Amino acid sequence: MPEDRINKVSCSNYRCEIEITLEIISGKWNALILWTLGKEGKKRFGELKKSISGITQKMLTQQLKSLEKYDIITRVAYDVSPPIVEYSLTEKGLRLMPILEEMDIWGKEYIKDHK
Amino acid sequence: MPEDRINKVSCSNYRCEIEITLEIISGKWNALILWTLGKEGKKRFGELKKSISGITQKMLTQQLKSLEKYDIITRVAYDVSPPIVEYSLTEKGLRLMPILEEMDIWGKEYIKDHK
DNA sequence: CTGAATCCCAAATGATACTG
DNA sequence: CAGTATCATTTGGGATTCAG
Repeated sequence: MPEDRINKVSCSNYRCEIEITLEIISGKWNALILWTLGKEGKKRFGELKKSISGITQKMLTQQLKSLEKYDIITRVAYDVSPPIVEYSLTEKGLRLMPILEEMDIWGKEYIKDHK
Repeated sequence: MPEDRINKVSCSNYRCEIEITLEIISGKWNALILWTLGKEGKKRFGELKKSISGITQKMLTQQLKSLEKYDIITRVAYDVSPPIVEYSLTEKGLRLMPILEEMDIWGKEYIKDHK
């Protein structure tokens, strides 16, 4: 375990701040979840699951939890039966959107050039 | 296809173009490699290895290859002994820099808010 | 409806030794 | 110097089942 090799935000020991951002939005579904919440606004768990084709319940739960920990999304649970849980972007999450927009644009151009 | 990944962009269907961009710049060292090349310009293999603390030869080779396949960096090898190999950003790679800049800014703010 | 708990496999990364 | 090759380990993610 040679030296400075800790990626965790909580440890503040990283090689550059890009990695923090990357750590938060990478993962197979995170960007898509953020993109969906950013474009369509507040959504319930089941709605998200329907919007994001192919995702399993486990992965959705897992990545939502991760995003919530990072304070990128907010989870609001209404104590009713059957339960209602709504997710939305936080202030930090909203400030992530311009980056996703640019990544979207870059990706579109990249595809265009490769045809 | 472990390790030496094929260029999936040409054959995969994506759910959104953000994922293409993410596929290219994620991976444990890719962003750092791009950032270094973007900030410091053309670099030799060994210089990169020294600049990026903690990376192994294998990972550097591997991710450089991946980035080259994606046409994000250019590899120029001079046939001398001992060999000289220089890496630099392509046009596409350069157009990735603004995104990395924004991720850097976002990350710095994120850290600041979490202290 | 939302989500926790397991089990399992594939993929990513790391350690180390070797080479033209 | 700039890589390969091989093996070991860690991590990420999918399928399935259970639960409040």
